[in-house]
Amino acid sequence: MTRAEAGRVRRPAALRREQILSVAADAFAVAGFRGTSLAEVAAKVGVSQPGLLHHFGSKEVLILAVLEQRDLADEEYVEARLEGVDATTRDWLMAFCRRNETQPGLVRLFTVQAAESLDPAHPAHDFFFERNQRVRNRIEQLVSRDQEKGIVPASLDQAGTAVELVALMNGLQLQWLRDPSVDMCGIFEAGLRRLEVR
Amino acid sequence: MTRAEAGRVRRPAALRREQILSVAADAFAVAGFRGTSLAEVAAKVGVSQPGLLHHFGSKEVLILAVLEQRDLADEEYVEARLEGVDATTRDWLMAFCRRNETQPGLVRLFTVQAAESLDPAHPAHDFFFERNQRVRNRIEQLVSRDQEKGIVPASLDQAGTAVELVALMNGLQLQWLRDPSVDMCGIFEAGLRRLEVR
DNA sequence: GTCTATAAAATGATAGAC
DNA sequence: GTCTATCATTTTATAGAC
Repeated sequence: MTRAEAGRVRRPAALRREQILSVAADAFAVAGFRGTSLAEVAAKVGVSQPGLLHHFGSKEVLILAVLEQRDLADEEYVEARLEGVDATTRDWLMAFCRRNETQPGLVRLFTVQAAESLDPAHPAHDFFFERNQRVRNRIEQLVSRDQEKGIVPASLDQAGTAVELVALMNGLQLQWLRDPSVDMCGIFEAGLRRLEVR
Repeated sequence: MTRAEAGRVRRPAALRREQILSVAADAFAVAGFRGTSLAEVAAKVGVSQPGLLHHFGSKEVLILAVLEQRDLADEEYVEARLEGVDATTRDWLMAFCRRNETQPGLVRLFTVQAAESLDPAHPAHDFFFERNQRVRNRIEQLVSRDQEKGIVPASLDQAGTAVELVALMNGLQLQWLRDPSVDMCGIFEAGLRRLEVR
């Protein structure tokens, strides 16, 4: 690095943090946690590597901040869109799917991190275990409510259905990321129809 | 490393290669390509790191050798088991699923590498793209043959079905690796039944 | 076939000035 | 809030002896 880059623009901490989270999310999505260096993220943000660590104390803190922030923002978006609309299981899941279709970067972040974090030594190992349970529970509740309404067969096993739907969605995301010609939402919707989840 | 480890046992190249492939497969399965160091693999094999590179010229060569060898061995196993048995789509897929249930290490290797290799810079990027197409084509053929036999609805879209089944399988593997209490084969079989793939 | 030695580069993190 | 300087490690790969 040359002298030319010294004395960079000073920004409010909150703004800088947002900026770092954004760049880091893209980097972790492409190269994973281990394949991403702090220096690379710092360079793209336009600060030095110690400058980055001033805002996030360590690489572990950074990845967790990225995942939690992105997860929260996304959930809020979908919940807001369906607020008041007594949404069915299908409404809720398809809203997520369509939203995902517009955000390959986000999908990639979670797909790559979900696999990488299978390692108990990965900083987000517990995060993904809990996240998976949370999502499954949410789907079980939705299915249960739809069964009470009589729009989904009472015979359907809630827990098994939740696992199956999450699996289908995750698997479709992986194939779609590898080959964008895959009709992620179309195939997911067909799967829902076959389950008679409407 | 101390002097005590010098002058290690000399082995036939073929044997040493097998040994390295085995240890490397486990390491890449746990920590991924980028999270695994050659030194770590070498140590577990019981050779020096340059000793390892004598057999596989680089880390890239090693990961590709691991994936190709494991993929081939597994496919051969299932094909051999179903040889002569005019196997249906269901037979073939369930044979793989049950086989996988006994080999979490292998499943993990491919699950982790499949995600990590989404990065075009990953050495196995093309490998996984082609592998996915190969698997999908194989399933399309099986479904097509079952449709001719009349045991699978002619209305079923072959390409879409292949994508859906691969997605379901991959997604179930991910959840099963994270939480072994997930009934991977049971849920997959239920999915097949709903597709009327028998 | 295996080793020691070493190069050459990259990485995460800390200390301290401004 | 940001930087320079620097440390301590780690990592892939090569050279050359046995």
